[in-house]
Amino acid sequence: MTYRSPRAIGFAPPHDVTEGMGRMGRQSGTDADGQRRSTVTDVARRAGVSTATVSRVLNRNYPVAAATRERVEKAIQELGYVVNAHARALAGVSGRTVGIIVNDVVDPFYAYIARGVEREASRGGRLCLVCCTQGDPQRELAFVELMHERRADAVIVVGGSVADRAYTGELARRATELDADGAKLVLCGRPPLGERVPTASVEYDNEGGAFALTDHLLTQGHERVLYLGGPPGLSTTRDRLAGHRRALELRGAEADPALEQPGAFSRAFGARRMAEVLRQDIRFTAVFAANDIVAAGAAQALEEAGLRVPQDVSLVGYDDVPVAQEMRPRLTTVHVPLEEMGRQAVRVALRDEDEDPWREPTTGVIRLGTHIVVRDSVAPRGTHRGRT
Amino acid sequence: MTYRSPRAIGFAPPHDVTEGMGRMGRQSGTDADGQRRSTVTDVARRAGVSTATVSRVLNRNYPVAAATRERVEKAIQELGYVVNAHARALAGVSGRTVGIIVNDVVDPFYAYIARGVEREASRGGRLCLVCCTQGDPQRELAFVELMHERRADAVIVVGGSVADRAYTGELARRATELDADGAKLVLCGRPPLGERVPTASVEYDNEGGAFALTDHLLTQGHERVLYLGGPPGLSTTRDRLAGHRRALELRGAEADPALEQPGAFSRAFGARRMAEVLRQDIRFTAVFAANDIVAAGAAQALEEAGLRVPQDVSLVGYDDVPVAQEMRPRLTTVHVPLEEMGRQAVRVALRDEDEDPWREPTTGVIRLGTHIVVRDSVAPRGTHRGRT
DNA sequence: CTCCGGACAGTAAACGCATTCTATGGGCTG
DNA sequence: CAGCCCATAGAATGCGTTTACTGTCCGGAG
Repeated sequence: MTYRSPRAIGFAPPHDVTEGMGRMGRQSGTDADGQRRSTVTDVARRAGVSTATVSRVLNRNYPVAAATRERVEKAIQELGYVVNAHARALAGVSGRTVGIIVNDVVDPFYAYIARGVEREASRGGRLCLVCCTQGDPQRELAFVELMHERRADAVIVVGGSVADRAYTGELARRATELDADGAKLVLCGRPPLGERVPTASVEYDNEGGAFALTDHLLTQGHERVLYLGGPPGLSTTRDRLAGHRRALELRGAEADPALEQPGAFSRAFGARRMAEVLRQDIRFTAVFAANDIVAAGAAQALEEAGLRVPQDVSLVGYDDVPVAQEMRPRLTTVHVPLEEMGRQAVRVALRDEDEDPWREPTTGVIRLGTHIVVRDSVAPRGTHRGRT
Repeated sequence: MTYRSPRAIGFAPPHDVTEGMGRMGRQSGTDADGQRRSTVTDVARRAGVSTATVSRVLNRNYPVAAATRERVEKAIQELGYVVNAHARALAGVSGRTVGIIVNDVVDPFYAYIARGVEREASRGGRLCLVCCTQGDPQRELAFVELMHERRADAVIVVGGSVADRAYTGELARRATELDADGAKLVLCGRPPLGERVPTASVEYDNEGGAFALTDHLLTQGHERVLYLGGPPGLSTTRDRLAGHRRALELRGAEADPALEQPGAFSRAFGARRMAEVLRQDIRFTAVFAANDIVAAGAAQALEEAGLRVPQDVSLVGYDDVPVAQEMRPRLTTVHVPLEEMGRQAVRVALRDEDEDPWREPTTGVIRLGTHIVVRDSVAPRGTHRGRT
């Protein structure tokens, strides 16, 4: 038999469903009123063994005679004993927790990453702390701190960040403190904090994807493409916009400032701003939405304005979340391996402690590939009448 | 000055961003190599006070002279000290954690509820443990246990459940054990576990909503309505189907077994089964999708079959997640206050311990209202040609 | 001038579990 | 049959905080 094996979650040998033996038999402590939560000591007393032995049957990390084990397990059942993870953590065992901080769990971009994190975490027998910043960097900082207090094995911050000096410094400080405690701050889909700051990170190529997309549009004959959405100042927006511009420049297309309309990552923004732009005197034959959600909003506004996609206007998005496949026409976009990013984030953070402790401590940087996926929302320029 | 005030998360007085004072000065322990994580004792030593005093400035729950406080805070800064939540919890302070268990964070039904839970939790200064069962009751049970081990203040299980006897008993057992430890199991959108089992719960009216929806369809002249989707055996499916049948019966419409096509809650199922049904010889003039996601799938299949909604076939969904408003035509559905359910779930579980401890221990049951929201996906029977 | 109470600060005992040593049999080897 | 080693079980110690209890110092009332 092998000991010391932190198992994945689920399918634990199910407890005997000894139906309604409803908590009668309290006989542990010396307290007079209702039953107190029982401890290892109580279990030990009831089984007639020492606390050490109880601990050992609990953790299966040391041989215990079958007969003894059974007595202990019986006592555990009867007492309804549940180990105290805090005490266990305090005694030196990992808390088996990873934290993830996102803008909003409802947004599919974050939801898929969160799913990846959660799956990989529970595969390693860990639980997952999830927090939502609602876009507020102060909350993000506060959450990182709180997760550090709970001694999370890793804290994963997800999505683009603002380039504020004070904020960045503060986050770097926390990264360093986490590192000093053997934990890791993982940057998931956001730029590094600087050479000296000990972090791990999982990246994907925003600039490159955007370049490919705009290049695709250009190749189809579109010269004036409207860039729509994305919070200005956010690294994600900056990078995608950079790729877009580079493609434009490379093909010698003019860069009209009126064609850049950043704002937000929401469907509502996409619809509203698209409608506004349509009312103005801005010429374009294609729309590059900062992400698929914005694209969905734009598509709606386009449709309501009587414009057909792709016959009248071509449209592309970014991220390849489900809505991209569900739209009609199906959206051409850049596929980002969201769930895989989540998985890798916990892997890169944990591989030091789960594997041989001998290996060099890793400051991992994982870079995941993206690729453009061509669907039905782009048509060659020649076939449509363009937009005034 | 008031002491003892657990504050909401965010906007804590920002630490001085004393930029690059990068962890030089290690002088705490006696260990030779790199700095060790510092403890209250280290801080106390450095500030020249006792650990009790440090604890008091940390928790602001006892008067400390201003000068002393400053020295301590300085020491904390310099050491990069971060309190250990495990030790704190062990010493008797609440772990300030709530757990939520869902099928899948990506599904908007769960995502919105999770968002509500997270928001309400962090409003109370708590962090949120999130787990995904992927539909497996065994994993759910395992997660409840794990959260209990971590001494979560509340464990919220979300969504319909199967009526398996062993599973139910096991869950009841855990609910009882949680209760004995002063925590609460919260049933969110699922039927109670029985009179004797100490749980809190947040419900909404599946049966009633479904009744209203089918009644609406019937009123519009539809007599043969296809019920599509929802895992058979799941309480949610059972209840919605029950409401549907009751309306049918009340209006004297015939209940054709062929018109009931349960299966899953996914878009893919909706599309596939809809397409299959269209190929068969089943007459119907309206479709009642078990939820909005299934409705979206069905809409797609309908469109691909050349059938228009609502001219040829009427369609309704359930839950009122965003896709319902985004579909064209906009989907008539039942609005369920998902996010509010999440908020209420943590409230009902926590109101005992956050408010006056005098009040009667509550076994709360909260019932939230739902209402049908009529949009554009249903038309009176007369206007369309029906379906063979 | 003495005594008392208030404002602070320190001491030490939990909190519940893991783990390191140490002790005790019993089976085996030689 | 003596001496050993292995399999097990117990005793004791430490993990980092909080929190009763105890002081101690000081100013003002009597």
